[in-house]
Amino acid sequence: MGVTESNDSTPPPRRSDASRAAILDAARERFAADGYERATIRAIAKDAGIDPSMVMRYYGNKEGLFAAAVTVDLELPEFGDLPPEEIGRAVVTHFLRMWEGNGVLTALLRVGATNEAGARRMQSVFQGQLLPVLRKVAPDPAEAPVRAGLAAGQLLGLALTRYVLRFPPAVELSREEIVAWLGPTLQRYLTAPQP
Amino acid sequence: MGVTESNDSTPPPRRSDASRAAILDAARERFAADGYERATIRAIAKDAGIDPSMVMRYYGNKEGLFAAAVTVDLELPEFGDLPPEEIGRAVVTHFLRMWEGNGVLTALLRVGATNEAGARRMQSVFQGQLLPVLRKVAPDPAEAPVRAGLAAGQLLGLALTRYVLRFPPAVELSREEIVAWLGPTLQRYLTAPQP
DNA sequence: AGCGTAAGTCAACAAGTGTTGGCCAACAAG
DNA sequence: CTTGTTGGCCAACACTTGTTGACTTACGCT
Repeated sequence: MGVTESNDSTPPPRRSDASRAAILDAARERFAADGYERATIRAIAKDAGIDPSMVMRYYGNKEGLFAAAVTVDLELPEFGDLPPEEIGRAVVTHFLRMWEGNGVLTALLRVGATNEAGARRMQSVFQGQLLPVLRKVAPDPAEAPVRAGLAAGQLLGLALTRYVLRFPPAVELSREEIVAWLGPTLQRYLTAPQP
Repeated sequence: MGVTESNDSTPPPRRSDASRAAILDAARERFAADGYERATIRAIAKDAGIDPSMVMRYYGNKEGLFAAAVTVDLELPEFGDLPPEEIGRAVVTHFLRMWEGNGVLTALLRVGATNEAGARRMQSVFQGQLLPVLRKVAPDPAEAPVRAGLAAGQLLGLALTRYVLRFPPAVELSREEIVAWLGPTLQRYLTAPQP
């Protein structure tokens, strides 16, 4: 065994990789624009220029497609490297860039609001990525969950009003203004003594 | 004309008012729990113990039902009556009580995240109720939209993490703790000088 | 009483959904 | 070339959705 292929970390390339990627791209867009229920497999397949049955074959069912298409990596750096008083602004800046990078986060937010599996996945991102990083900047690690929860609330609220609900004032703010307004808030949630 | 009924502000009572109210209650619950698409007319009618066709006759179509069921009144008081430095905490306290009063706000938030009409309705609540009240407490009325947008973002973010996504830290916070944490944030967004 | 209108029931339609299986062409390996 | 495997398309199934219309029952009036 192991004759035809060395055991790389990446799976062997398949002839259908292009189609698979096209499907995932289309799925991300549709989930971000329509949410889980209204993003139909037929529409996604049509966007990708591929038959709906292929989506089923590649990803099993709609939930499998969602799981494959919406994988989130917040790419959180180690905030411990920079001056403690700049953590708040750095977090906001990082999240803004992440959110505007592609539609994954908007898709996850839209789906999480109405779909149980989507909500669970948001929770796992929160617990698996945000919380561990913020644990290191919190004064007392025991308070980290509360602080991370407050930070997530503020950041998700901004994303909701700006990218999903599109409230005009939230849309029209520049990234710099957002950092200036939310930076101190995050700074306090993450580092200030409990009120 | 005007023989059988005096021209009160309330419409004449109908024999079907009980059924209509039961439908609206069931609709609110379903919209809050499932969002717009997954809240089916059949399920709502079943909850209300009424035939689905009656829902159509009373409210025209699903959008009409949603419009009739989800009417939001934030019941915002005049915050100008109290000491200026307590506005932040007062706003947070009021919103917490509103949100836990009934499921209307959760329904609106869930629907607004995936439904265009729902998002528009949230915007109209923002512009028609929140903004006018906050205009009076903002240092400069011209800044009111931005300040109200920031406040809405923080408040909706809390509601999202606490009532929709149910992040454990956000759920476990007591109302007093939330007021203590978010009060200063709202205070700053509403009254502090632009950063 | 009788009559008109409202309330309610039942069955069905048309459209759209996720999902499945059969069939054919293109490719890779022997 | 022959064979097995993969990628792809087509048609269909079983089900659910919003919505409609015909029919029956109950009520309020004169």
